[in-house]
Amino acid sequence: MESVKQQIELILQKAIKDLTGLEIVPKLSHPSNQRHGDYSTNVAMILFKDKGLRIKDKKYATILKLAEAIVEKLNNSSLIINHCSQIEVWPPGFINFWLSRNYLITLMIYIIRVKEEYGKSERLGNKKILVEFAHPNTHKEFHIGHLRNIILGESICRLLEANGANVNRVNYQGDVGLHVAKALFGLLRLCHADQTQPDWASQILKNKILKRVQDDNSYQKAKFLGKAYTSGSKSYEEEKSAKAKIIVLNKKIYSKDPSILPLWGKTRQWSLDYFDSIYKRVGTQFKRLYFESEVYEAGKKIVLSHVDDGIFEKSDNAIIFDGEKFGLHKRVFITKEGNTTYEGKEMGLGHLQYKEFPFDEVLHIVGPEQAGYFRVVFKALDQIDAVFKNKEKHLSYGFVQLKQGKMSSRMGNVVSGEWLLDEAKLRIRKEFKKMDEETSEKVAVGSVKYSMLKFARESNIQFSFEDSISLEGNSGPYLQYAYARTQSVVRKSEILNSKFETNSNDQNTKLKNYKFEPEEVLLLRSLNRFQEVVMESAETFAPNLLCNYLFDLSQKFNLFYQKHKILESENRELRLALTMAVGQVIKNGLYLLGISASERM
RNA sequence: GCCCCUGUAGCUUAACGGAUAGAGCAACUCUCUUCUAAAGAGUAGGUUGUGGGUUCGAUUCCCGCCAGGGGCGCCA
Repeated sequence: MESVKQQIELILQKAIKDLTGLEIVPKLSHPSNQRHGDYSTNVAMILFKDKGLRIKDKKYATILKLAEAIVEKLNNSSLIINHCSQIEVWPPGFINFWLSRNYLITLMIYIIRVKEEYGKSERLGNKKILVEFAHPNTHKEFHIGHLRNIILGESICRLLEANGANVNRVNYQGDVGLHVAKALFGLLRLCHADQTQPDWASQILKNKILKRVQDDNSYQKAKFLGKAYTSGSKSYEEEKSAKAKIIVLNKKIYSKDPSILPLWGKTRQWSLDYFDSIYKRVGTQFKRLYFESEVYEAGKKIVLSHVDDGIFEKSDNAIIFDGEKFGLHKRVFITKEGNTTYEGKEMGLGHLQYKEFPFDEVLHIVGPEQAGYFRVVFKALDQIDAVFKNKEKHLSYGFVQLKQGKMSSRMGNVVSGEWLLDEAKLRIRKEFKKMDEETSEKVAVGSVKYSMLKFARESNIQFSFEDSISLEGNSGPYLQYAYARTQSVVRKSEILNSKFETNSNDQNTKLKNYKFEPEEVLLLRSLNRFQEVVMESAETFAPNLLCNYLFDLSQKFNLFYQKHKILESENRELRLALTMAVGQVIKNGLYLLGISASERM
């Protein structure tokens, strides 16, 4: 179903052309106040000002006169007559449209019939989009910043899919580099191993502390690694000799030195197993896990092969890309130690990704601190191969900041993602003792997800458990609860044997003759907006718009529910149908946020 | 020093250049014999950091200033 908004826009465009001979693409928007109708356009004011109509044509002496002339033209269209019950002109020159009851009821029945299809469109025309997100580094903690990333990434993927894109989810993880060297060095300290022994790494593997961790669950293993990383980082910063040793260790990791390969492999796997359990818990599945360890050699080769043609250059024994030629800045791609940096690795990654998933676009969902880095890296990729031009995109999102102090895994004060999910669940179980295990997990994950998605993507989240993970008001559980209410009504109606049949003509004619309550009309009008919100959220990668919409819809439903009886009412058919349609839209919307809706709570 | 981002009610925040700046927490009043009160109704709370400019119209765009955050060659 094409949205009624687009249809009206087209007719409006044609009407304006007929009337004035001017080509303009008019846009309808939703008035913030319901009083001004379902759609509104400022096109008359734009025509008047930008196109200089007042000078050209004296017929339209004022904006209002022009707007009235446009409305008169619109009233010749049968689509307008069928879909709109009223069009008004409002100072200083808005044209406001009201959708007709007939259209709204038809839409409601359509929603009930097509179920999870409502909201989907083909507007992205099977565009191949690679979405790269999550990127936790092995040997480090999976903190709430990663959690925001993965929650955001998953929702964006679902929104793009709902708009017809062909999406592949991938994850790129740092399993080599200085942070790994720091973690392994920290491990050495935590296990009190003797670093003077050439085979210290294999000694650690037999160490009893490590053996004990080996028997722990994956969360405990990950926590242990996190502790090692923090310890190693401190040594790196505070002890000169430790720093030198870590640098040597790093070089050994890059050269796949057999003396540390087994330890590296084992601890790396600990991290990956742990990450896997989180992906499962939040409902994300990656098509492909990329690792820095598999791209750094290719990256190095690519960089070196483009020194002669001048794309990269030698400087102070390192290989750099001179972004200053493009108004950017210089960056090191290969260090003087011969290690491939993050930048250099990306050259290998880009080519590998394009080979495996020939994409129209790749979205890197990464924090804002890397904006400058990505600009340089993308420019370098462009220079090497024009195929990357305008396809690589950095989708930035804000930090998750602790109210008191900064979160840093280097300093060891991080809130882990797992802890947050568990804590949310604990509180839910405490408050709602009768709730079963499965539902409380859904509600916990939903509350955490919603709390991260309701903010604008780019804004930082000031995190504190009390404020952030709310279970009431504008929260995940509020939406889930509204959905559970709709389903409760539907269940009761089945017991009373008063099912709503979408193909019953009697019923449908009856619906159109009802006298509507204001709360019912507001709900009907709101249902229409869903398809547009899904489009807009995908277009601007902004799940928060969908959150706002769903919260608003749920509020309207709760008000309706409070004020009116559904099943014991003369308007039972309408109200039941409305309840079903609202439930369906909330469910579809929650799915796009990555939140599952429970039938009961 | 240069570059980028942010500043809205006590707190957390929303608002394609639109109409009376909209919510949620927290505070204070009310509403369960009812299809789930995890809800609903109401009261109070704002010079949208600040000073200019563009516009019929600015939280939104432009410039200055103030405050906070991030980045700027061997980390990722």
